Amino acid sequence: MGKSKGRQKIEIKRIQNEDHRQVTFSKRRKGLFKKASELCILCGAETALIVFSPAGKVFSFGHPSVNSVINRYMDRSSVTQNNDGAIRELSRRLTEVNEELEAEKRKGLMILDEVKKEKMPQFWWEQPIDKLDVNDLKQLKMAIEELRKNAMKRAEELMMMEASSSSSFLAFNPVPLGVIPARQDERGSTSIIPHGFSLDFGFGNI
Amino acid sequence: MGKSKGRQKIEIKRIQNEDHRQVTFSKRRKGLFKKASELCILCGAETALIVFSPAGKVFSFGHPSVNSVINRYMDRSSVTQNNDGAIRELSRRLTEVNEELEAEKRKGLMILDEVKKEKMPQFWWEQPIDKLDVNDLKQLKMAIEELRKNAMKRAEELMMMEASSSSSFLAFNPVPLGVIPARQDERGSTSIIPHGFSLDFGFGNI
DNA sequence: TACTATAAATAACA
DNA sequence: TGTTATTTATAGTA
Repeated sequence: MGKSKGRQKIEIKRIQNEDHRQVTFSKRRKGLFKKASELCILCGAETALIVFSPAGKVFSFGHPSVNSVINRYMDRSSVTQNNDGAIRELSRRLTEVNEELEAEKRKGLMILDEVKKEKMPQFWWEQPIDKLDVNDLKQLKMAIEELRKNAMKRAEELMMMEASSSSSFLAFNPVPLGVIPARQDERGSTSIIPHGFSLDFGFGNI
Repeated sequence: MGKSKGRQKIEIKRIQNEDHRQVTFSKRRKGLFKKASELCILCGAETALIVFSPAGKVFSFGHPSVNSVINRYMDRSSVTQNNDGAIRELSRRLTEVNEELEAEKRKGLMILDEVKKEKMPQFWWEQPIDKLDVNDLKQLKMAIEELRKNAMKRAEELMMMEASSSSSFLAFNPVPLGVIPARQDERGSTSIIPHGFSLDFGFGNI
């Protein structure tokens, strides 16, 4: 039987060899926990010892318990009692707040739809006029002037599309939806809509 | 000089003599912390060690820190460990969820404001017309016809108010905002607005 | 793992 | 506290 060199002095630095390190960890961990335990028994100390191995495994020792020592260590913590009632209360409130949160999230998602669908009619111009005052009517007047220009412009765009695209939806009908033959324009139209069509908005000629 | 008996084997049980116990505590505590430290350096372990002396003095060691190791320990054990950890975890989550809830509420309010402000310009008729198609334009035509009637009606209401109320805002000015003298109506107005005023919307006479 | 030779820790004492 | 005689822990090896 070969002789052991026995225990040798080692430098306290990280052990590079992984197997060696793992073995040393096991041995020393065992000794550490034993000494922690002995200190508690011999001297009546309260001790908590938590060790994570390099591999992530956890080992712990506590007297009287790991948690009681930790709580005592963080002694300004208000939650030092082992109180089942407190746990129940916290759980209840957590459930409540969670439900509230879910409701709030749903509400948030629905706000957009609500505002769109409930507050906005199908078309934006379908709005009540009852609430307008004289100021509003004045602005409405100017707005409708602008509106007429824009509608004209838009109609021209649509006509241009019809004129340039054979696959346009307008190509199937020379008098499509909403477009009716222009009346005789007394003042001379500035429209560039081709084919002699124009939009009649019922406010006189354009 | 008298001879020491040297180290003697001792039984692991509470040391009764108080001085003796105090000395042993100091010596063993020092050894324990040294070994804990060495374990960390040699093997890369993460360790937390907390010791309360019988007198209530606290000593602690942690690598990388006491708190980091405790947190790591709590996170993995909060579900299965006893009350203290559970309470701590529940409190933490309750705080989290509460913060999330507050954020969600704020977000909901912001969405509401945004939608209101973005969807509703100062006046509802100030809307883009670019997105309209031929169908929309047809409906817009009809809507504007309706609009004209309503605007007329509204204007008449306002005129009636002026005629019957001396405290009306219109009473201070015979040609108030937005109300301008009617042009000569070639076709004969159907308006019942008194005083010969009418609203001119720029679409020919009404 | 188990075994030793040896380093480290420490009980008793000063 | 410091010293010393021992016990205990453990590094290296099988």
